[in-house]
Parts: sequence; structure tokens; C-alpha cells
Amino acid sequence: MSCPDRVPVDETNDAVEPHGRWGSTLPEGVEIEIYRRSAETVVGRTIMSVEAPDPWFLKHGATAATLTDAATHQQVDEVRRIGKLLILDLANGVRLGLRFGMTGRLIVDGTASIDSLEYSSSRNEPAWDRFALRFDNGGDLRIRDPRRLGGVELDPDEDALGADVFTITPTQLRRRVTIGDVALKARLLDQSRIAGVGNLIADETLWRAGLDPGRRAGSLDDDEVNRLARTLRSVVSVFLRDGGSHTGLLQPVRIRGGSCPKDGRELQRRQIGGRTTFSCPQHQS
DNA sequence: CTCGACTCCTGTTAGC
DNA sequence: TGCTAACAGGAGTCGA
Repeated sequence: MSCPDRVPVDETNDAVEPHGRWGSTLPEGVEIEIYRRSAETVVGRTIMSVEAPDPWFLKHGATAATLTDAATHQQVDEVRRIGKLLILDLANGVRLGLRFGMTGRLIVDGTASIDSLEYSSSRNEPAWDRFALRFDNGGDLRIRDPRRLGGVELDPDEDALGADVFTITPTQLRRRVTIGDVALKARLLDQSRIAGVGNLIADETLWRAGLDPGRRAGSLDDDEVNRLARTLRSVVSVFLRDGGSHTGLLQPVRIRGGSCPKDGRELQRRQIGGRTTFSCPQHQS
């Protein structure tokens, strides 16, 4: 399957500023890509120790002992990303899978590539460090997650994820996403069909594409599928360039009573796919 | 296989 | 001022 683990580097590949620039965002595909770039600096380093103080944070049977056994004295060969999953390939073939939930931040050598998350705290509370790798050069990589919705696992099932949001083609979108009776937005959030779309990317994309989030996913015609594919690609590209999923045009008005920036209509607020959904009844259909 | 409902986590915030 | 309850979304599970 196509598992593009890195986004083509283009003019959007600005150096990540460590402080102050980022607004409140959410760990969606865009943010995990920013994390991945900040973690490239650990490639080639050797893991000296593993800190896994929170058993709840370890998934699929992993324990502090199994993680320590698998990772200690191993060199990091590569850092990849599929959707919202960050993967560290170790020299012995072990893969470490890192997930960030809605409040997890990645801190590499003491620096967070994203300072502030929408529903998290920007305080730097060491007690919120749920997992860490210490390297031979004295640096470290840690996940700081106040609400513990992220997690770490050994050898994650990469095949369980759909095509990555940055590189999915219109054909893949048509075959796996725009089918069936479920709401279009719920489909976009289904990581097994398309990996990396979270609530903010979904709302912004559908708003820009003029598509109603509540429409049956299978009801789109060819033109609409192509428009969705184009818009999705554009949105993640712009979000990455601008620094996160919170930089959209819809984001400032994703509040009760907010008005559509395009035509001024009051936005509709609904729950779709279990998530708060804002859309414009005027131009999204 | 599909799909909706439910559950988990806890810092922040609105409201009394 | 101090308290409580509602709220947020990613991911997993369960039953129809």
C-alpha cells in the first residue's frame, strides 16, 4: 500500500520556530508532520534508556519492560509518519508507534515544535511526560500529554491506516472515502480509509469545497469528488505552511453563533461522527 | 462488512 | 472567592 511517510519538501518547509508563533491547534496529520520534522534530528542516535512511567499510556500489551528490551542500545534509523501515527524505525527492526491523542506534544531535546494545543495546556509540567527516550548524546525525545489520550505501542499495524491525507489521490478517495451511507465528514475522520484528517481539517475542507458534512458519503458525483480531493490537498498544504490545523479561515468562527466568512450566514452547529461540526447552510450542500 | 452509540482521559472554562 | 458541571476530540469497543 502507499504509505508515504514524508511530505515532499517545498516552499512550505520553513524552519520550525520553537516559541511564540503557534496558536492553538490540534494534533492532526499536519501537526504530526511538524512533529516528524522536529524528530528527524534523532535519526542516527542510539537510545540509552526508555522512560515509560504510565502503564495506561502503553498500548496493545506493551510494558515498560518490553519497550526497554526492544529499544535500549538501538539506533534510530528513520522517523516516519502515516496519518496521525509517528513511527520510529530502530536498527533491530523494531518499530515504535507514537500517538498524540488531542493533547499530546512532542518535545525533542527540550524544545517543543508546537507550543500550544487547542484543548490542552501550554504549561510545561514534567508530570505530564508519559513517555521518553534518552539518547547517547544526552538529548531526549518525550511525549507530554496532560490528558493521556495519546499512546505508545510496539510494531503498530500500519496496514490498518488508509492512504495518507497529504498524498491521497482522487481515485483512492473515490474508492475508499466517498462511498456508503455514512455522513461524509464521519468518513473523512475514519483513519482506516484516509489517515490524518481530524476535526479541524475536516470542517475547513468541507467548508472550502462547499460540501455539506452531513451528506451521504456515497452521494457525491465525480466533480464533487475531484473538488474534495483538490481542496483537501490544498488545505493540508496551506495548514502546514502556516503552522497548524488552527490556521484555517473557518477556525476563528468555529464558535456558537459564528458567521460564515464567505457569505455572512450564521453557521450551523451539529454533532457529526461524534464531533462538533460547524458548516454554512448557505454555500455547503 | 457497516455503522451508530458509548467510553475513556483531564485541564479549562462558564456559571452560580 | 470557591466550587461544580459541562466541554473538548482521537481511538477503541460493542452490538445490531
